[in-house]
Amino acid sequence: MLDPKRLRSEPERIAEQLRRRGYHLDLDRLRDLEARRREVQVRAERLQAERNARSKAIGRAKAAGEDIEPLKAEVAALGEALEAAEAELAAVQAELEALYAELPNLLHESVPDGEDERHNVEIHRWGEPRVFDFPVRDHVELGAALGGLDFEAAAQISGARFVVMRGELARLHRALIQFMLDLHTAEHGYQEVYVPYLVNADSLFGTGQLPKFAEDLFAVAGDSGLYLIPTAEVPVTNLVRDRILDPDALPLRFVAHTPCFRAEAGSYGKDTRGMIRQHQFEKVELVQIVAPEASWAAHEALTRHAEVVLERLGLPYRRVLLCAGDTGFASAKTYDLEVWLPGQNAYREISSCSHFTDFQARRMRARWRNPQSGRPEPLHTLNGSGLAVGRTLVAVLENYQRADGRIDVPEALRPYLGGQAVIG
RNA sequence: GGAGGGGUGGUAGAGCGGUCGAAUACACCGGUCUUGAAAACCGGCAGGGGCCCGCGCCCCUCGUGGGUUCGAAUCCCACCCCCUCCGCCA
Repeated sequence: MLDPKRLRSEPERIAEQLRRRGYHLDLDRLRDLEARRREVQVRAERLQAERNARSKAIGRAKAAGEDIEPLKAEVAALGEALEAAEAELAAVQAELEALYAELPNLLHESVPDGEDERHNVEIHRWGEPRVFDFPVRDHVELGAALGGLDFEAAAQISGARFVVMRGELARLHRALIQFMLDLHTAEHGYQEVYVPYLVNADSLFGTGQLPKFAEDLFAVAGDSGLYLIPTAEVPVTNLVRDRILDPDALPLRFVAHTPCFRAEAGSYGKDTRGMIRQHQFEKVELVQIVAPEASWAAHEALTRHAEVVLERLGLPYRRVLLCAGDTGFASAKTYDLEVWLPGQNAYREISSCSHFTDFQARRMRARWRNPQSGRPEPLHTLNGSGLAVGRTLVAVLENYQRADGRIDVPEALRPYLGGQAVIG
């Protein structure tokens, strides 16, 4: 949610900034709604004030023992006009709120122009893609040969875009999770949290998935009103919904491992092979809740925290700054980390680290008491994958494969596999 | 699932048809005192919104939504959530 006051005071500037993302803000409609809102609100509030004043007068008259019947008749006459004005106000406000709810966040000035991923800007690379002296296999072949990745079994149980993992690969997958959680809690100052995987619509509105992106979500059958989480961002960030935090409670740094569920509507035919794009996958998520003045530094720090995972695992990657058109709805600025996948001969996204400024905080009413002003003001929220576990497994398999089809275990993971150095 | 109790400001907790947006305490902010701090004392202090250049005025909010009433934190109905006990259960 953008600041409604700014939307009112400088709509042209905001429209211009939204245009960078290819979003067209209908200024005429906004101005028209705003004008109506103002007129109706002033009228409704005047009638309410009138009603309140007269009701109080009745109270006084009654206490003084006067006849209150004529006064009552007067107020009754107000009733109809008041009711109509209130209904009109509610309608205009609902329309305005619906408009506001669909506006994406403003982009940070450092975000480059551009329509789509072709215009993203590489910031830096780490590591050298390995040169193989044997034919490289992708994770699907490697997994099949090892007997650890079974897409057919998953299809029978559930359908496309699921996987069954077995034996050493299932264990490797779990080891990755443990490794990431330990790293972020022990070295990066995050508190581990365990959160619900089913959330209500208010939470999804708070982080920006609803109302606009309902088709990406799995809703639970029945009348619970619950949805499967598409990312831990939703339950974890909503920990501060409707709260006013003390400055000395900040920053909050949370790390959570959860499964993520995505309908992947609109991605038909994309990444259909292997476990790059699944309906269900595991992710270790980093979330920070910070004071606004600390937030840009926090974004850089959080992105580093995710990069460290790749570096400890010895996986070559690059950091990419998303351009205007590729930056997500709620984000002001996003870095993607792309890991090198020999099986695809390409860098593929494995982490997305976003700064939401006050956009989510406004939707969630997540505030802190700013000691400067003494008033509650919106916080800043950030998050990033640290990392997507399924894709990390893919990266380990493909980057550490041997000519015999077995997999070397990265040094950092060995303690989590009882010292084992090779899989297969 | 059954029975009972309860949801009020940053927190705890009074209020149970009109001058209550709300006692009191704690927390917090400012001041006095002090070399400084603590203590003590004095004062301030809910959130959201609107109008106005401003002083300021007004509206809404006591879990949510309806209803009764001239008037609702207070009465009625529904729903949600929390607690206690019983049953069932990983």
